[in-house]
Amino acid sequence: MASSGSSSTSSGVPGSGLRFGFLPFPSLSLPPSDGKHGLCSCQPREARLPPTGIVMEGNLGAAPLRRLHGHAPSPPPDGWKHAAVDRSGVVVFTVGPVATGSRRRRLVLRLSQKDALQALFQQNPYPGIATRERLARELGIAESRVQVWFQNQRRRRFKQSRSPPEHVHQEGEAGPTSTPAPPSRPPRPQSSSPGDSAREARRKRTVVSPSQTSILVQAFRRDRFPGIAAREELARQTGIPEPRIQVWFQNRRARHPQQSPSGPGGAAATTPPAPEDRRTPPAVQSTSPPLRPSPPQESMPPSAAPAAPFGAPAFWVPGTAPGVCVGQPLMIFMVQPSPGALRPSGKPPPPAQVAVPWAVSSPAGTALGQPGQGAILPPAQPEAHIPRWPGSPYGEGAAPPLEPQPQPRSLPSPTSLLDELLAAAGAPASPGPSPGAAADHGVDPALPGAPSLLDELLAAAGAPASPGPSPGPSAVAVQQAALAGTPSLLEQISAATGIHATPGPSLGPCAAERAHLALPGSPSVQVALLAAPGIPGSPGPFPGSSPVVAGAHPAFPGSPSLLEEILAATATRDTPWSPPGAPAWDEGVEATLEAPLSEEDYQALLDMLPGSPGPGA
DNA sequence: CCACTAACCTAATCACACC
DNA sequence: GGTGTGATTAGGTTAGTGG
Repeated sequence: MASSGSSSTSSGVPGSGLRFGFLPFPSLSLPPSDGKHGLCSCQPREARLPPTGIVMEGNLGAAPLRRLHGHAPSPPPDGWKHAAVDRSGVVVFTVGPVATGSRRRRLVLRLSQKDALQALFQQNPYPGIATRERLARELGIAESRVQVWFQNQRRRRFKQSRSPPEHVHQEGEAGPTSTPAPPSRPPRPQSSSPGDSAREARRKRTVVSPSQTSILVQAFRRDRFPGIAAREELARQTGIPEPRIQVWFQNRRARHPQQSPSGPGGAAATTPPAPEDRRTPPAVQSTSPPLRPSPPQESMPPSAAPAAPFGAPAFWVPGTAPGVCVGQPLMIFMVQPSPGALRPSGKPPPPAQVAVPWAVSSPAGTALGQPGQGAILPPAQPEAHIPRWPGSPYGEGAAPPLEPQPQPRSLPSPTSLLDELLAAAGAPASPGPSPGAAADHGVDPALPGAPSLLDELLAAAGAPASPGPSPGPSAVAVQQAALAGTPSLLEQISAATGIHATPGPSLGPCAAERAHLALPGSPSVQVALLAAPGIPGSPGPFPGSSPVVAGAHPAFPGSPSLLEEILAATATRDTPWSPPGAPAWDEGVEATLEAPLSEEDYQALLDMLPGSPGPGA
């Protein structure tokens, strides 16, 4: 394992620094040029790759995505996932750093956040959903980020301490328990021994309705490796939190191996994609894991989908030279697709739904309408994207969830820790359980009464942990104070930074930060942010659900609580929240869509491609 | 340039929902 | 009980940040 990736190259073409030996696009930062689309026939760097065209894809309202269209010799690993693949093997690559639509924006954890995470990690490297949720709220980050952090952390820790990977199975106890030293690999929590209640609960199983599944399946056919933007869009459409969407795709990929060989030769699609074919012998992919699934060659689903309801895969408008394509929520401008090659036979090119994709009815087509069923949160807007959907009830244009996520059952009490404290203090529960927040991560109910985390940490720190559900004086004091009207974290920040803080009960520190500090020029987004959460009329879509904002859950006005406690207990204290200048979410918030590629830009692009002959055309 | 680490992925497996 | 599928984990890799 330690093998540094180099050799394996798993991804791609060995030797070449490129993934797939494809275009190494450094980081295109083409100045957005307006309006005109230039024709272009982008010549893939590798000769073997047939020329295709360039595609620009943007996530409405979010950071623009630049992608390149081309035939992929093999599926790009990771980041370079393709999107919008059509049967002819055309693949869309992400280009450019900035807007890679593929990956979620990298979150930069603050010291205080890291400290808190570390502290908890010391106590329990395998926190359950409840703990993660709480920590996420306290830290103002999405639960999914907390989960990822723990995954990475475990790896780093265990790896460095190098305990024989073997003992996968532990010893007992859940955990945290005895774990004397962080280093040695703690028992893996897996098997739940009935007895030990220790095992913290998993996230509640997300129930995906048929209609939601349908949407996901279609998306899967188009792209097995959706980037963050696409996932967000799907989240919006389905009402399922983005992190769940991601997991869904992972599971789907694992269980529905790509069956068609990657041969770009469109015809190659020998194996029927059997859309729902139950399990296909993964004949292919053997050892090299990195070699991902072959390029989605999805041939039209045999039976399946009647002309994709909302948007076809990678379509290009045939007749038109500079075809403009509209992809689902993502808009895709395809500039001059290479004719011959493309065009799946069978699939009627989507009627030129052209241009202004964002102006087009959302994919879900018409799924508009019902704004929020209060219960669900429209999924997520991770880190920075806040796409606008015209006409959407959510601020600007968030497309309403196609269907309410069934998860309601899991969110009776959105506020774990807070409720806990309130209960202890005899106070009524938190005010506005914002619809979103908790839901996002399927917060689970299971924790209403869990004193665990706090006590755990306090105990570990030698603090007088409270015996029962009622927090001990020390801890509680702070908590209660906060609840009683002590300046919330948000307020503290506000005071410290001089930045106006929205008093609303719903905005957590993050949200506030984001809304006030990180949104320079996008009023619409700002509005959305501010309006969504606590505002009555607002369906309150994304806030909670948003990974990013998730933590800032409304229900948590921003009390210093957990974080404070953790830090205090661990003596690692640090400034709670960073100053205005460093919002972690700023950037992507740009709510504008990048303009299509102009000829100049195209030229520039080509020039940047080593080996590129230039705009042949 | 390089180390660190967040984000992603696969494969395996656990565990819940549903028949 | 069997099946389907969501959730989690270990481990590998990529790529953004910051020194």
